[in-house]
Amino acid sequence: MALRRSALQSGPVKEATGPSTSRGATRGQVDAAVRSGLLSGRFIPGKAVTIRGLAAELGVSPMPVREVLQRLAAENALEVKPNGRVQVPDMTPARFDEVLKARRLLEPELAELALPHLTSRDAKDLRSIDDDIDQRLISGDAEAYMRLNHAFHFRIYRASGSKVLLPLIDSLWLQFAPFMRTVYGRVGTASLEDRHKEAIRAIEEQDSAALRAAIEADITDGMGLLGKEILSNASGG
Amino acid sequence: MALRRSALQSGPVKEATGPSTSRGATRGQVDAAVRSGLLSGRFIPGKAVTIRGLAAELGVSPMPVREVLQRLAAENALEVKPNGRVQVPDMTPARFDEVLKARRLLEPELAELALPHLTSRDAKDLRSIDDDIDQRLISGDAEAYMRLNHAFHFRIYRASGSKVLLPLIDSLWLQFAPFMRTVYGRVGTASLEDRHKEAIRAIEEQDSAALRAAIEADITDGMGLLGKEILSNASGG
DNA sequence: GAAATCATTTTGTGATCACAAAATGACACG
DNA sequence: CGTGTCATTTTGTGATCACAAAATGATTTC
Repeated sequence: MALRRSALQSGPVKEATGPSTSRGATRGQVDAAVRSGLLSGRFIPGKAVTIRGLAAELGVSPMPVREVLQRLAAENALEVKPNGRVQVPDMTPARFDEVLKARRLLEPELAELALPHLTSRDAKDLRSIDDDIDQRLISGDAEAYMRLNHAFHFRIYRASGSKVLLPLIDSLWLQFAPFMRTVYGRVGTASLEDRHKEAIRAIEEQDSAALRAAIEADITDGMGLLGKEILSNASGG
Repeated sequence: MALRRSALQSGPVKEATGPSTSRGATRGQVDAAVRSGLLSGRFIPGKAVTIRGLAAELGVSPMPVREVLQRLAAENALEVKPNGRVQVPDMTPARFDEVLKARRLLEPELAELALPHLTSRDAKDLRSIDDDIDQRLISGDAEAYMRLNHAFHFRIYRASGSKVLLPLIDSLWLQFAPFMRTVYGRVGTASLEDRHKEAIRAIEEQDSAALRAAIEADITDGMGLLGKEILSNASGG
């Protein structure tokens, strides 16, 4: 049979554009592939992730996969069950509340830290990303929407140059993204509303309070949709 | 000479009291050893951590060590340099500010979440730990102090049953603990003041606002001492 | 027909190996 | 005496192997 290309890899694993020959190149490839898969919703909560399976899918040995899975488990993006099995964690109401709380505490703060580093050039790029998002919402491409929404937020956060808060927020996104995807798969993306335009305006005007408010509202609104679903899911079986 | 026992292992690695025969027992041992070493300050910032070195020290093969180092690197407790070398991260003023900010945002929140689960029995245990801390402060045993101070805080936080905020705070402690140790080694522990007694009283009275205030003041005061040192360190070489 | 039992396969884990890159230290040269 | 060069050693990385635990599925038994 012809070797079917996995959904995880969009191109040849070797000879990528990134650091191809540097130390730990293979591990970096695997890490990027799994991270991207989680953030865009290609991993479903509850889905088992096997070392050999992923290794075969990516065309590498089990070794780098083992290290990457440990890495993502440490970030609570994956769950190591007592028998050693690794799976995408299921979302629970308690877990959801905590993620929402943590996001609302950390993300407005980091956005404010990033604001002085954000230029009109960044605002322009963000507007471009946001336009793209609007298109995807209409066409209902949930996977592309999630990827772009992540890009939008982290374009802001990354400008802060943060080495502490940013990884924490990274962990949070990895935790709720898979659940996010299942919800969009059920209710669609048409009803989604965000505060991206308010955020862009706040950046253009260097209005710290307005940026905080926009980010917080964006989180509350976006997670609100998810929250309704998890409750109906928990009660309705 | 007789085989000198490493500072990392207080007893035989195998046949420990914990889950000795379960899946990933060796990895758990290594993980606990390194974590404990970081939290009690037995790892100095800038110190290189080699896979083979740690493996030999703990009497295991390099394999579980590799996975543990990746795990801790994912939590920003260790730093993987571009050449693959792993070391305890150095503290910088910017990094310090972020850790302080994150702690002040997250820890009072988690303490408040934990409060309803904290009983008078917990208050009793906390008071016992705090008495122990006072003893160590006088005797100047920085390593024991750090271990007990961690135990005090996380006895509170763990009661929350948190699966999201707790790991985030865990990561933060792993990040500043090694630096904390170097400061105590320089200025001693006698000048340390905490708000543990206020926290215990707040728990006994189930006073949410008072607990938040105690935790926040404890962080501010404790980190304040560290902050002064990092500044003098940055300017004075 | 449902449940228990047993053989088979899958999977995670720890160990070892081979290789390349990097660090280290000795040595020659200016 | 300082500096650049080269051989040696150390170290991280990826691959493979052997083993035990767990999951899977067929088969037997009541």
